[in-house]
Amino acid sequence: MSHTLDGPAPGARQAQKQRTRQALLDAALHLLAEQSLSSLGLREVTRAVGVAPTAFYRHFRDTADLGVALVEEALGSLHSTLVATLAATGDGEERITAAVDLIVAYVRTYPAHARFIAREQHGGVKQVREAIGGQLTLFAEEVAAQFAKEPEAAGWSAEDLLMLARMYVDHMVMTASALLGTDDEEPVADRARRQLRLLTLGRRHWLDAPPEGSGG
Amino acid sequence: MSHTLDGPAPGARQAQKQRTRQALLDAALHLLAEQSLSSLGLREVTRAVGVAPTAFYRHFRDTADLGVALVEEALGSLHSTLVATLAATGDGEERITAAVDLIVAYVRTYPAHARFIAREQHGGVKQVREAIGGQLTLFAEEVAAQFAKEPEAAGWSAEDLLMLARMYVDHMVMTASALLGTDDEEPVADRARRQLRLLTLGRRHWLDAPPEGSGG
DNA sequence: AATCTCAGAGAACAGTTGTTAACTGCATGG
DNA sequence: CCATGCAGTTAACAACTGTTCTCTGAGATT
Repeated sequence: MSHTLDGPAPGARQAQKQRTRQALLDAALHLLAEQSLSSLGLREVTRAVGVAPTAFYRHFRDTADLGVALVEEALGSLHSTLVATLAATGDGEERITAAVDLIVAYVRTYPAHARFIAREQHGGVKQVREAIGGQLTLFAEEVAAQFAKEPEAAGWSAEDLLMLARMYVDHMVMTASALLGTDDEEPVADRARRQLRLLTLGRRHWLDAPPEGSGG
Repeated sequence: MSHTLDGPAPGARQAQKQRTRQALLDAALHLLAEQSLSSLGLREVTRAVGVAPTAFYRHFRDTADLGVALVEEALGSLHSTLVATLAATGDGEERITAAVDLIVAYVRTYPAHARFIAREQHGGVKQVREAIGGQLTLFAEEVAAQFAKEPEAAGWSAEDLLMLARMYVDHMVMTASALLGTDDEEPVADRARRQLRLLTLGRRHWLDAPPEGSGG
């Protein structure tokens, strides 16, 4: 039987197919610099690659399907990097620096991917919105799991930890978007660090007061 | 001379023109529930209104121009409401409740406007992105100006106040977007309040430590 | 060596798009 | 009361869209 489903012989023809597929993804990403996915046309993409319009169907059902693939390409490999960065730092200034540096490096290396995520996070294509939402929720859960291991998390409820993690993740996306909108990235990075310091301060004093009205 | 430029006689025909213009805006907003502005067609809008395609040009240069008008419609009247809400509350739990209630009410009353702003904030049409960015920056400046009047702002630099204000404004947009993505709004509102509490805590302890490395 | 598979090409389709031009008719200002 | 302005109409245009069907030719399989 075909156990060829997850690891087929990397035949010389499968390779060419994936090269075309990648070319379609690259071209789409490039075209999405100046429009939204919901206005990206299939012919537009194939024209940019130099293949026939019908070739598109060999790889994607429609442009929404291509968009979902782009989400995976943009965020898939980021999980391990982010978790590793958090694990290597404590809850302090070094973590703030490392986190901002991570975003700056990502935006510099993959600006088109970053723009795509920021744009389509609330974009007009439901499938893609949900794919990005799912990935960001996953990020938040991973960050929360890392936080839970740290001494500062003592006394925190799982719900509050997840809320905190979501704020960090959302802040990363917003910082990425802000970086894309400027050519002088230092002020943006600086502001992002100050905002993270504020979040850190909030985290440290979260348990100072009782969570609900206890008559004070 | 024509001093008719800012306040013409509200002729019975000017009224009809603005009715058509408003119908175009309404139809566009409705169509934008399931797509982005960059894919919104001029004919699509006029068809929904029941008017000839060419009538569009009597009101807007193109759909991007219409988008800019939508930004004004969505956010223009919100400035006074927001400032009033902040001015009527101190830096405490009541302000948090009032702010979240304000967003919830806005999203419930004008869901299409809220969706439009969240979607096009990072969308594919530069003119509209910049219009929204300008409005949000204005919001942040107004919030910062209100903060500056309060005793808790003593010792804060103008830059830090603006950074704090931006976090509040960005948080409002994100909360609005989260509310739109769910039909059970109470958990979202609750999370938003907890996040605001965290920001408030961060604000209160901002001056506890020196702003830059002083050896410690 | 003969066969099969399948990525991509080609042509054609019905429908859509933005934009121009010339028009109609009504509310308005002199 | 007549002439003008102008919101909206009608018709036509070249260009573009997604999708279907048919075909080709080179890798893979036997």
